[in-house]
Amino acid sequence: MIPGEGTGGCCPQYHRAVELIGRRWTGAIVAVLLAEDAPRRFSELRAAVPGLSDRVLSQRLRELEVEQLLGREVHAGPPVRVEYALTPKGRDLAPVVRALEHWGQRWMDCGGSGSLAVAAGPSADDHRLG
Amino acid sequence: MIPGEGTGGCCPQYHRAVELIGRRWTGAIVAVLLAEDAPRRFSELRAAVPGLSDRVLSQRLRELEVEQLLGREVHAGPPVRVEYALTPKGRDLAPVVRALEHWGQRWMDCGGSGSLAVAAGPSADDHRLG
DNA sequence: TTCGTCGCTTCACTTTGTGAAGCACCGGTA
DNA sequence: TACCGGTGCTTCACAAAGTGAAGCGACGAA
Repeated sequence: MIPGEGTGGCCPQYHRAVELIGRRWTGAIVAVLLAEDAPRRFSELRAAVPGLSDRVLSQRLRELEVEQLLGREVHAGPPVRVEYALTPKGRDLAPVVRALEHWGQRWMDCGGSGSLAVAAGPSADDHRLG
Repeated sequence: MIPGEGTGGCCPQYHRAVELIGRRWTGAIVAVLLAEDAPRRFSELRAAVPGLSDRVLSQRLRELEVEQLLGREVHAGPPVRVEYALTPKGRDLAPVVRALEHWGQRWMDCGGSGSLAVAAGPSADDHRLG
């Protein structure tokens, strides 16, 4: 199905965007490519995003290439290398990634336990309806 | 598995954040709740997000409640009503959602075709590696 | 009685993601 | 010669997540 195919409360562009970069691992891949804003090879990306499988990495790279968030460049040495780099469209996701990083650092429990549901807010004590 | 359980290129908080709000439909639900910043009922959310099924809506609401992004309030009338509203933690996602909305409006093809891969950039013509 | 609304839950089915292995190519080592 | 490791993927069988449709108990309206 195609989500966002109706006008219901949120604009379809936002919906398309969140369904695109919200796909599993896509946010992590984009963040790694944004980190230094340098081209990355397949194995570098795989190494930089721990739980990511080869299959999904190649799938995501193809999706992002189709959506023109990144470009693929093949360097024919004798050891052929493939590099992926963000396009301007992809690079323009930097504010989104930074905002989400900021939110994560502010609200996600980071130091000790790896578990969830830990109140870690800065002005905590009113985590209720308001 | 738990993604982000290694330090590999991106901070685990960001990873947790993107995997949380990047879950399917979650971004749309949060955006609707942010839209007016008013409590919403189950059926309102369902109506506001077209393709979303009841099952996933209730699942997402529970996840977001567990993560303390929203609170659930039961109003016992004779017609019992359940309202969901963002907590401060959830409301603090507003910059993220706004940034992504902005990106979507800038880069996502919106007017005519519903298809993808349409160059629609503002300073378009250099969608390549740079 | 029958109908509809409320907030869900349950069902069978499809799509998506998983770890592990494999593949064609290359250069180095033994 | 055979083997080894690294490159960028692809393929496989299986598990998890998402799908549309139906159902559920409580209630009010016709």
